[in-house]
Amino acid sequence: MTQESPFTALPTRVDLAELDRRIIEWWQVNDVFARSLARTADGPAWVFYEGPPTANGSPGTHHVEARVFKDVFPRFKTMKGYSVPRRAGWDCHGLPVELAVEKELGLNGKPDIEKMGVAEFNALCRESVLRHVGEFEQLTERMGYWIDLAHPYRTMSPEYIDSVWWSLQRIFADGRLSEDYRVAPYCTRCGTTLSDHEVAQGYENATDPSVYVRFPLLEPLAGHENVELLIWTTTPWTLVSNTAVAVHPDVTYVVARTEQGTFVVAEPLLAAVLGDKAQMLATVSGAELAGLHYRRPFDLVEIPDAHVVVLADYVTTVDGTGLVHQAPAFGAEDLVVCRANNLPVVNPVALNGRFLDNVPLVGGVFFKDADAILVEDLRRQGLLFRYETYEHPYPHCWRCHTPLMYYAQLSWYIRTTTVVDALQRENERTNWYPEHVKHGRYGDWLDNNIDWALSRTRYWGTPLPLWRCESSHITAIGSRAELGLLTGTDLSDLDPHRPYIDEITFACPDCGGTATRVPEVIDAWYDSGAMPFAALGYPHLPGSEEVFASTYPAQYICEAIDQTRGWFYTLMAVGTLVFDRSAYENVVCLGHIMAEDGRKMSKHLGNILAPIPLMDAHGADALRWFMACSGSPWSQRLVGPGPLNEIVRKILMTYWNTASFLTLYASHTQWAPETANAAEHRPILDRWVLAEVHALTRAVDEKMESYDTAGAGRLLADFVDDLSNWYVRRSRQRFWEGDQDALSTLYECLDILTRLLAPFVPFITEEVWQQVIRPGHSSAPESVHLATWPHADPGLIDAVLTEQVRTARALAEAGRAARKNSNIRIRQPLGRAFISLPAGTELPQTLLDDVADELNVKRLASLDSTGAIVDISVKPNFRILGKRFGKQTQQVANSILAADPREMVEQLRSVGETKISFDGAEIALGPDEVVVTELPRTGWVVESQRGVTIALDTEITPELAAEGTARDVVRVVQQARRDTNLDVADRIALTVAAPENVLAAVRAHQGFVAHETLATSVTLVDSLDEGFVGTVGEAVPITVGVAKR
RNA sequence: GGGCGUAUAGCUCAGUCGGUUAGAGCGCGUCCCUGAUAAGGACGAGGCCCCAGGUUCAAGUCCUGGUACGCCCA
Repeated sequence: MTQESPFTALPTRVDLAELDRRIIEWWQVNDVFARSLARTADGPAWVFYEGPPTANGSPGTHHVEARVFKDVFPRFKTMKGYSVPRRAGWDCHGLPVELAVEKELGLNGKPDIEKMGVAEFNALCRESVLRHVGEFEQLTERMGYWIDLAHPYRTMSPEYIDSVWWSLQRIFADGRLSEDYRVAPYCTRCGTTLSDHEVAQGYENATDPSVYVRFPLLEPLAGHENVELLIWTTTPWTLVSNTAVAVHPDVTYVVARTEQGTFVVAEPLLAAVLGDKAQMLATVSGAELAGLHYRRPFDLVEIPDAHVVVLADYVTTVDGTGLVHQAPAFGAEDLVVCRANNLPVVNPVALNGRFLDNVPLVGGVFFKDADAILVEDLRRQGLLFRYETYEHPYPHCWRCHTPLMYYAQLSWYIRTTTVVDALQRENERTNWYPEHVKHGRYGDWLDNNIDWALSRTRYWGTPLPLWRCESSHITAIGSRAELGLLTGTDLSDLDPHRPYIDEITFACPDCGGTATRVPEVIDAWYDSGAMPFAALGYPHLPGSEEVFASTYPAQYICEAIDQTRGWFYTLMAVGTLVFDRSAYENVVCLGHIMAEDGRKMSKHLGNILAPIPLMDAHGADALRWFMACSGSPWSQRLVGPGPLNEIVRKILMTYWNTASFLTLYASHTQWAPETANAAEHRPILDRWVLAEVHALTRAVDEKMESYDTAGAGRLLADFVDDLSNWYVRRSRQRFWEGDQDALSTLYECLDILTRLLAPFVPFITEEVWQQVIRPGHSSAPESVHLATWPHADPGLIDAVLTEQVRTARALAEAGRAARKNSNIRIRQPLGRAFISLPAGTELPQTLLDDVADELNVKRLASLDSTGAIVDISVKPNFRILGKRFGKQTQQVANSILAADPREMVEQLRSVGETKISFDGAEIALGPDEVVVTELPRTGWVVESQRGVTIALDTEITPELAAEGTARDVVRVVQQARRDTNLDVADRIALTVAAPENVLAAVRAHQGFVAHETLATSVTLVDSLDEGFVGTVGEAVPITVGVAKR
């Protein structure tokens, strides 16, 4: 045992964070990631796109989630032989970056930025992005996310911008990029529109008027004169620019008379608006109202060809009157409706939120302040039907708390509505995980697609590559080179950002007039949607066309659910607009990670979990396992130290200690994997665990191919438990004896298990690979991540054996329960036990021996052979009977319960079927159609579960008692050995001091005691001054001395 | 207001094709076992499988409607 072994015993304890750091360095030194890519470079391509994170702040624990999934599947596919290039990317542009810089500098909106200068501001934005990229890189490395960080794409690079321009030029050429009004929440003080995100954090309660206004019709309706439309609004100031009234085409409207007049309201709202006493004169559909003209309440601004009833599907009858006043400059839906009806967009409010000075009555008045003046005027005119106030949340500017105004400004749009059919077609051929997103959240979004408002009146973004001359000719530019041709200068060194790009002018190709760039930049989401080709500099950079052809579309992308309207959409939309094909085939859509208290992580709540400290506390593997395998990745999950500790203890440490166990014994014996018997000639337990590990391989592969990491994780965790707590535990003795088959079997299981676990937990598996697998096979790849994915050997999978061991373990479990009930400790041997198995099940003797050993029982025998009086019960097996008897199942079941069980069982056992009378006839039942249970009546300690029954004979003879005592003594000595920190192979001189009856028991089993404790001598004495104290039997104190030899 | 999702033990979650005694882990209590283990095992307490209808011989599971929570949108 002292000869050279290639194995060194692994420590049983391990500092996982320290292990992580060591492995990260080893990977770097040995260039393992690049070599893993090189290994499969010639394999079939499996393309993954990294969705670029916006580097506008420090990464949080939720960033780890998607990055785990972006790592696990590429690693899995790489092991399977696919070529999976992975390139990092950074989303550099956009409002979030600008806001972060504004905040750092204490700036307050656009005027401040203009004051400091766009050049300097954008330089700071660039600097901020690069700074935060560094933090993402640290996280990426720390968590073991393998992606090429050295050659990332950046959406702010000139080559990237060239590509984006090229694609926009194409979209423009297709007539799908044009300018139109857009209504957006706008802060009149800061002079800027706000993004949805900003609006969401700025809701404050406001008290607004709620007014019902009469709009007299200029023509009769359904034969009635002087009919008035009733509309409801909470923004009276928008009535100045009233352009139309919208009704729903399918809603029924009533013409009803009250003391106040004759009105039109939606039928469902009649009572709420006009009360119970209104007299119904007529009903008309919304469609019939269309085209009627009315007199508007304020004649303050010119609005030609308007003031007509139009149709709109968005009108509801939930509140108001079912007739909605339209002011297209101040409502997104109003704008859509009015444009569809070719109505003008008239805006009497200036950018500072005040009515234009030339407007009568409210000229120069702030829009909110105009409400009171206008309501008073309505009252004066007799048009105010009802006036109330109500409190509701209203969006305010998060910076300055000014109420926001929904406000129409000219904006550039991509006409995505013209390609909706193509988008839906592409969605149909996309595999979504989970599936419901496809026709749920995402499909719904496509069904309600609206044009993409592309432009932003901001600074730090890809400039919109459109130049407009004095005659309003638009020229779309596809690259800096092309721009250079028009200007006649070399622009290859131009930073294509504002403000430099704004200085470039050229002669309009149409008319020769001076063309200057439109001022806007584009939505940063377009940048990321252009990533599949822009990252390559396609089509400008040499070689980009070839690479693009082989990497488009991607097989796999993955982000969290919030990207349905973000990257998932922009990627598909840009791809479809430019190439008529979506950019991805399979998309995994993750739920959100929440703090342990179930709330969103936020600085405000103080429940932020920083990812790197979390990994330093539990190891990166634990966090990775949590993200990939805990709960359902599609639903939101709570992360915290609790679940991570559990993963470490139950999965990682159990796995680790199984590996440690192998090295412990492999290093103590002369063993090499090739010295074992072929698998089919090994003992049954070996064949069982090999069958399990190959079945596992097959099942895990299936789960992974369907993107089910949680399912794969459950299978892997179950196997880790089976391997450690059944195979190893039942095989201890053989390992101690250096059994070649046992060592080989465990080695083979660990080899496969390590490779199956590698994509999930790359650190600990690497360590096990280095310390356990490589020493056993000189030809093993240098890293587990250079190894191949295992494939299942169907010849080793054995469903019968799997079932037999399951039954044996059920017996052991029942036996332990019986032990517990009898209050007899397991160290106390018992003479015999009787068992009963489900019909048709037989166990090989070796498995029965295992059960006997596990339960410390001398002999197992069949329950039938006892001659004891056994109670037999027969129950219907509904699953089988239901299929056969359908509606009569219940009656057949009653007949079975009414029949004599003993007779049925005898028939089943002798002729394989039993007959019962049913409905006047006899029907035959097979063994699988009933469930038989037998229980001894008295005199035994019995336990019955999971279809098996075990009965213990609890008589303890003096011989059995002595043996039990001897085992207790062994137990005390083992504890003493451990307390003395003896090696498992150290020999000892043993001294035992105990009462005479205990000494007698030791004497009777001296060989056993010596063997078990590696004692080369055993001395029995009355008392001992120094030694380890323990108890045997019924709390009898003894003292033992162990001296190392 | 709309869309989507979720709802099972104190907590975190499984639950296959619908099958009649609904499981695991954690936590708590009492024990047991241990010559790898940060482990393992037994027992106990703890369940209106959110509610109401429906389909079915049979519903935690399928359908409809509601409630609560979450996300997205308005």
